[in-house]
Amino acid sequence: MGTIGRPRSQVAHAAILKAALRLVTKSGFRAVSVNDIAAEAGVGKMTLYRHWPNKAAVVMDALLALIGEETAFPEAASALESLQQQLHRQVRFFRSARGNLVRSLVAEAQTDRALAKAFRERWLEPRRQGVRRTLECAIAEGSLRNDFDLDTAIDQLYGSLYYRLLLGSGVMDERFVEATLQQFVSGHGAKPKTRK
Amino acid sequence: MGTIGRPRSQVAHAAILKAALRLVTKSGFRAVSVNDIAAEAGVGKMTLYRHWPNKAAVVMDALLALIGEETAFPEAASALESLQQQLHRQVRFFRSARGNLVRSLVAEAQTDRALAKAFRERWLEPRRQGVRRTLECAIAEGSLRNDFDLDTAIDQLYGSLYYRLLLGSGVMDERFVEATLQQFVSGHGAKPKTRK
DNA sequence: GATTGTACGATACTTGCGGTATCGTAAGGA
DNA sequence: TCCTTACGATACCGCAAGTATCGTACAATC
Repeated sequence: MGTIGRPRSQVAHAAILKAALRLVTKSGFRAVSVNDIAAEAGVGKMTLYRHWPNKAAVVMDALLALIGEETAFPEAASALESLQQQLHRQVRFFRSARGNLVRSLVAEAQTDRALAKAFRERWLEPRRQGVRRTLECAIAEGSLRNDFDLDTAIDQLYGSLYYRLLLGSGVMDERFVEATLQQFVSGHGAKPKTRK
Repeated sequence: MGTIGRPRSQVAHAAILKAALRLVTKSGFRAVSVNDIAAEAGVGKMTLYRHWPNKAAVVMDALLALIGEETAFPEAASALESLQQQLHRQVRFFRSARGNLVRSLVAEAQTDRALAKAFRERWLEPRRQGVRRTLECAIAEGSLRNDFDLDTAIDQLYGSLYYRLLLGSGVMDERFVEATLQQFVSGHGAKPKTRK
């Protein structure tokens, strides 16, 4: 199974990802050319195209490979509190320069089916899994009802965040998160005092 | 006062809008070139650029000029029913080929500040006004509380729709509308039986 | 340690599109 | 009739995505 020929440079691979992340985060997807990324990485353009099929694929990988726990669910006293803290993290992430990355990829995905698929499967779905688990915990803890569709609920929770990211006038503050969460809980929360 | 020189051709203007709507609706924004639009309209490319600054502006105008009452609020017995019917209309509109138009413009707006402004002011805001009026009616009718922020509520209502339009696996059915509306009402609805 | 096969960086090239410039012609108000 | 501007057509420019090619640098195999 010994590989023949010169092996691919992991150094070049990593340098390209890092360069793409830096440039696109700073200037946006359209403003950065493939030449720019290759030059910033100190790499030939052909090396980039040997590792990825196109620019969007590079940026997608850069988002996934070099983003840490910015959108993870922290430990908390209750599932609802964990959800609350994650929502704040997500909003902070969107509001940061990294938000450009997500916006760029969503935009590009509108005309690139492969990218759209990758974005759903590799970015959205893992995060939705996290939300799903947390909601199930909240249900088990008795703080949410158990008669609603999880995926629809997730769309309602995060849809408004993405809406403001992509279309909003820019106001993605903590108050918005609290209002959204409160609205969510008042709709899906268990009502212990009410019978039937 | 009297215009001098040859007047602009309203025929060419309308033909360009119609061609842009047709082509972009069918094939998507990126797949259609300015040459395509001009050719389809039977017009020189320069005429197009004399009437609009760029491709995105043409498509934006096409969306506004040639779309009718597809997303209007119908008369109904109550404000909430009118809202419900409009949500169904909106979903049907998004699901139709016209959805491509909106998706294209949102995508383009991510890197075109002028278009983003135009999209917000000319497409989103008028529709939000309609929602706002309807929600105020519903409050006046006593079927919604009056202690919530209208704009946040609208984001929560329509955010999930745009989320599915832009990122969803395509499932934008009637059940989704009903679930979203129900969630909205359970959060913002007046609770006549409950005191304090 | 020579051979072999592939990746490497560099660079020239192709293609296609957005947008501009130019040209002779058409249209209408003055 | 004259004057000014828009018209359709077409050539052109600039730029970026993606391809092709070249001599070189590796590392496994012989």
